[in-house]
Amino acid sequence: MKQMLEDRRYNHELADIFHRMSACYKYLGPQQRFRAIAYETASRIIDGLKDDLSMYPCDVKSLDKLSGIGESIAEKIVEYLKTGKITAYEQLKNKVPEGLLEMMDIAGFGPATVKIIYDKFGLTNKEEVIDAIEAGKLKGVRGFGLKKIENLMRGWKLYKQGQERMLLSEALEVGNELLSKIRKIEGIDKAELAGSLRRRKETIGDVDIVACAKRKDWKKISNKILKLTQVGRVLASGETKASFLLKDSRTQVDIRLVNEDEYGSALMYFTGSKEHNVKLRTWSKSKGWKLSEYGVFDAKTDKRLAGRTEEEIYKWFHMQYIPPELREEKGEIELSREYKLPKLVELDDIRGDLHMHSKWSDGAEEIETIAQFILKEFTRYEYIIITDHSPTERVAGGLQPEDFKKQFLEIDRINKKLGKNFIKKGVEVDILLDGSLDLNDDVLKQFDWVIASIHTGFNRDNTERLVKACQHPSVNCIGHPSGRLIGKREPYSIDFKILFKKLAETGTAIEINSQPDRLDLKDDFVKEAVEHGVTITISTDAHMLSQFAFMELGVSVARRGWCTQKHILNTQSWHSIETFKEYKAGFAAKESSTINH
DNA sequence: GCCGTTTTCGGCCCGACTGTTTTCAGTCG
Repeated sequence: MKQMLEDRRYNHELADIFHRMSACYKYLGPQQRFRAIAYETASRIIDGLKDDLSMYPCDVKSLDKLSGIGESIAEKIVEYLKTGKITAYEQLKNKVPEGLLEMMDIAGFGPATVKIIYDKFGLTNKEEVIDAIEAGKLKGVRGFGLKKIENLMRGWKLYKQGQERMLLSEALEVGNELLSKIRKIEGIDKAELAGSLRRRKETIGDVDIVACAKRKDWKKISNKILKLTQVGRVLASGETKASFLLKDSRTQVDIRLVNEDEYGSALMYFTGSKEHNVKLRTWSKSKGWKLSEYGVFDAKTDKRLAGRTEEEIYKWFHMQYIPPELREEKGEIELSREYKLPKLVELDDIRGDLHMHSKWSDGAEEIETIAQFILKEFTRYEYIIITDHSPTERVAGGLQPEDFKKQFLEIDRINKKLGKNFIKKGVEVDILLDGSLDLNDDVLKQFDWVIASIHTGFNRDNTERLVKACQHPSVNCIGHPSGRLIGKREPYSIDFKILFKKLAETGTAIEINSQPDRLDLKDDFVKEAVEHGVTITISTDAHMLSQFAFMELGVSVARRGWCTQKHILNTQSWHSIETFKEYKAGFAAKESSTINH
């Protein structure tokens, strides 16, 4: 296993090197730009690779088969796997000011700008560059007017403040509030969130909105938007496009006004992803069409063919509608041409929540309050499972076995009052450092649902711990599997391939935890898990009533992970969940009889 | 450097906005 973990690093290292090589070529000028794009593509492909590169046959011919990787880059991969370096990269570094390359990640600093700065002043790191700009040394240099310099400093300031992105939940809140105000402006026919927000990425850089109105009203509407209370500094405002920063944050908002017959193409363009757009445009060009934010046109005659709605455009292309969550250039375009895209799970498919905490441990509410709230607000739910913490979680008020007994009586009492077996008895049990659980089997057997989670030992490889938990006969699900907190704590190391195999084999489910800073399991791994035949649950891990609404976020992750309704356990009836549990029980019995022989 | 129902050369998505320009290059998404 150690060997595998070391090998896994190669993908990241190589993706990083190719990214840097791309930056070098960008710097070397426009005549190298296609080479730069090729390296950037290779970097992205390798980063998104499901398997370790070391698991591919280590020869040029096999690697060349990967789309986006040709003979030349394949040779470099082989060289790296064999020698640990790439000669071409070592040589390339000598031709560029290596310390300045990452400046191209700062808004306003493109390759041309960086090159002029280096050629004129010979500075070698970004701090020197900023000092020079602040000292006014760039004044009078051709191409560097007052505004350009101001723009560069603004980019630097944003860069320094941290490139951290907003959580999806925060962006949704900000975006929806703005959207509802924009929709109310006179003359706006319709408006929609676009960009990574519409694709429901786990973190969001800026908020994009596309709005539809008659051209004659654009000026008036644009002015009204820029006067909304949320608007801070205006960054750009042209005829069709406005960008501004929100007053109370660093959030940038881009708004695009379009005509009715362009609405679909504009929404499509603004939703992205960039890679998806490029692929779609390239393909449509090969068919003799031109796709832009204004619509689909005949390449020769410029005749408008489609654009009013996204559906109309896909129909024109003879493609299945691609939900925004799938538009990441991960094979969705090819499948859509064959009408083979999965029908993604929806929020309305969810029939229950399998992970939540009550006042008995670290939740805020009594069980009865929770049940009444859910029955009123989530009328589709047929069951909820109270899963308070086990003894080890002292800070979180973990319960002792005798406490659970009392809790069972309380749940029985409320169910009786409700007249149905709505509340199920569960637990979020701790996986200890050695992979054992902190409640014994006799206790665990009594629960309707057992989630096993890791709450300690984040700085080690936790594959074995999780595998051991899967093998436990009472464990039904692994909770927040990677332990990450977005922007705060890195996920601990897990060999997901091993884990997924074990989950599928033992009939153990894996959770998509919907807490905004967890969203754990993450989208790419969800897709991989499903491909391994692993059953997925989507749960809120709610600690207070307002958090039950997080289910929407978890469903987004599942959609980005290509999940259909049938992949998600809690879109099923409780009876089906019982059946799922029986498989595990059967597996466990078989295992133990094998051992006894 | 990659790719191919325009397949081994000659393309490579497309358009808006900005700034500093007299016609366009750079940057962005």
